Amino acid sequence: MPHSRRHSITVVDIAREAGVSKSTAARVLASRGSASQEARRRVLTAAEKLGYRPNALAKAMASGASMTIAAVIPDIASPYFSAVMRGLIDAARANGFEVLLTNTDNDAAVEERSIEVLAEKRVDGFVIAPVFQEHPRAIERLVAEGSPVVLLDRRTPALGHVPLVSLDHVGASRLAAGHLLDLGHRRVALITEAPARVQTADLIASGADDTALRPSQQRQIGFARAFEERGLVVDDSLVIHAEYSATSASKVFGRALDEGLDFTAVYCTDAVLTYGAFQAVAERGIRLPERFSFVGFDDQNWTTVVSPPITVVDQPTHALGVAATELLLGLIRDHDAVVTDLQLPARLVPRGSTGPRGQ
Amino acid sequence: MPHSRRHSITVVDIAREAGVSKSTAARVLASRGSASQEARRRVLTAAEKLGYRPNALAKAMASGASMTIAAVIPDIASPYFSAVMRGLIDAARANGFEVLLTNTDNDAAVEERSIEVLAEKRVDGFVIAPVFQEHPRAIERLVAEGSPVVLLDRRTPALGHVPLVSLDHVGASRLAAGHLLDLGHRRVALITEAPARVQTADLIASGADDTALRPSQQRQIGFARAFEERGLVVDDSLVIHAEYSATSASKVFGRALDEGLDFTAVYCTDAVLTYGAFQAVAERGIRLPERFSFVGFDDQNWTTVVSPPITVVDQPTHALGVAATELLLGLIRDHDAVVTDLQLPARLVPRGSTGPRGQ
DNA sequence: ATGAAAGCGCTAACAA
DNA sequence: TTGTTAGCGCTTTCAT
Repeated sequence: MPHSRRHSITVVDIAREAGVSKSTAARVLASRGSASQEARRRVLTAAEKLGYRPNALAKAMASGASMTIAAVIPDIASPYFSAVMRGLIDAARANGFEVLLTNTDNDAAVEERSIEVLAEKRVDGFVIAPVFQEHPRAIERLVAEGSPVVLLDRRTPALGHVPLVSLDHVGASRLAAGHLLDLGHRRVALITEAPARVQTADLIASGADDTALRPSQQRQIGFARAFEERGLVVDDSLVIHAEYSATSASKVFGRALDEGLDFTAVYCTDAVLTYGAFQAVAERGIRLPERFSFVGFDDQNWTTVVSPPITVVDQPTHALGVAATELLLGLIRDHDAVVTDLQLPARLVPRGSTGPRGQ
Repeated sequence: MPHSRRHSITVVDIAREAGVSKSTAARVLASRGSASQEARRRVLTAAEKLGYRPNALAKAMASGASMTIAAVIPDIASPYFSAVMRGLIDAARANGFEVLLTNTDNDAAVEERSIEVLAEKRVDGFVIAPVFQEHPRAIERLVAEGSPVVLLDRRTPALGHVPLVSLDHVGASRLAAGHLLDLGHRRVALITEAPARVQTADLIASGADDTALRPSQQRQIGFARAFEERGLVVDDSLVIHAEYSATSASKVFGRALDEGLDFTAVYCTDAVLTYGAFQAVAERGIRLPERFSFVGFDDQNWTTVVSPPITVVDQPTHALGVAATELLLGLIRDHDAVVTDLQLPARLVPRGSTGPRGQ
């Protein structure tokens, strides 16, 4: 017993016990290469007897594959990301991979450090919901080195060539706005966390590649597209800007309500904003959809327990996680695989909070 | 270039570039042992220049510490576990550890396989919210081998000696029931997912170690304790059993309502049941707390947006995750450390859904 | 302070 | 089919 440290059972021990060479034992244990029935039986018996547990670290070291992927996201505690991660982990496990999970809190420094640490652990690939910044150096380095990387939910301009799996943010908003417009609404307010300086017209004009924009901006574009497609135009005075927090949304939308903003329907472009905006509605005892129609984002569980239940745009969260993983695994299997972006469609769930204008 | 595979930069490359021996380079890179100013400078420069990225796999292999812990939980998509995991991951990172996360879906076979795989990856320890079963073999094996293990939220009878970090389930219910009793309520209904055959009296009588029971049973005990402490006794005809799903809770509680069950307050012992039960309330347009008082479990976000806002028992989720990690890290540092269970207290958040009896 | 050498437990040629 | 021999990139004695 060389060390005082508990000596774990290795291939060598199995080989000795089974009376075969190390390689033979290794071969049958990894079910790779060939071995006689007899050898196989004896090795397996020995392994069973000694309680052999393969060392994945050594395996990874020698083979170059750790069978582990990394997920780098803002916050696992958010309903959205926890649901996506569920899909991601399910898909990973189904393919024999485990996942190292880390939160960035949308902090660029944390993201960089996390990616560095995970790269040191030699994960086989990364799924990243990147922090918005000019130069995500850590990610750029990964890509430069040829590490498999898939972006999730959003893509920064500098990462234009990295594959992205996301919701079709634009389409989601077209769906929501279209629903309201088709109900006859014309004065439709929008609650967004997009920077206030951006005018809807400018956003649309910029055209080109929407996916380089923040999801909130893409959602604003989709909103405008729905108007455009019907020969209408968005009234920027109805675009309400909030910070990314329920408190802010509640305050800002509450103020709009108190000041008598003239609108007959409102669309919230994000889950958190939806929650905040609805708080403002609930606090004031406003009746929907009589006073105005209300469309929220994400099918959060509270939306069906309030009165009336809220019409929402629902994201395929689990599917997003699965898709991101599968895209990544494709890249891991073949680093030069041609991968294309994947935009999953949202689904409109009409409920009681929306109704025809003037009802 | 020996392999066609991209040859990564290793200590040897740094040593060569810096003109020192492999050991010297390794020493300064790991900032362990001693080295001259000059050597240190040259090694660091070389590392910077070549873009050296230490291989944590090799490090783990050689040192025996992977600086990775495993979290084995039922479902990361649940609000409860995702919040706990947030705390767990935060604490792990703060101590230089990363976390491998896996879902069991409360399936014993999945749990066993997951633990096995993670053990093969040589994680330094496990935080496990175990599936309830007679013999969690995988966990028992870990413990037998001396692997650091901390149980989270619940403990099965066979794992009596494994440290546990959980909510003080009993205390949480005493708080909730006490609140209602102190408001003058006497006919207090309980909604639980605990097996119907268990009588409250039997549960209390069993006494001994509550932590070996399922959380739902512990919560039922706490409920009874609150009565007991006031010289009262629980009426088992007001104990409503539901499956562990919102649908079931909604159906079962709805039936109780429709059949005119005689009670003036109700307490739901779990988040999912709370949601389901409230659905039944909302569907029937019942006014709270006039018709009866309602106490829910977990401070879910919908509870403040419905009318009236719901009184709930709130768990310190983030703290639970942090505590579990810290306990585990203590065990990792010293396998023979004496660790004791940790039961974190719940907090009662009184809101509009509860009021004095007969109001 | 520095260097040489022996592992850690596996995979992967290459021989036999 | 089986065995031999190098590694993978680091840590860790043990000398010097």
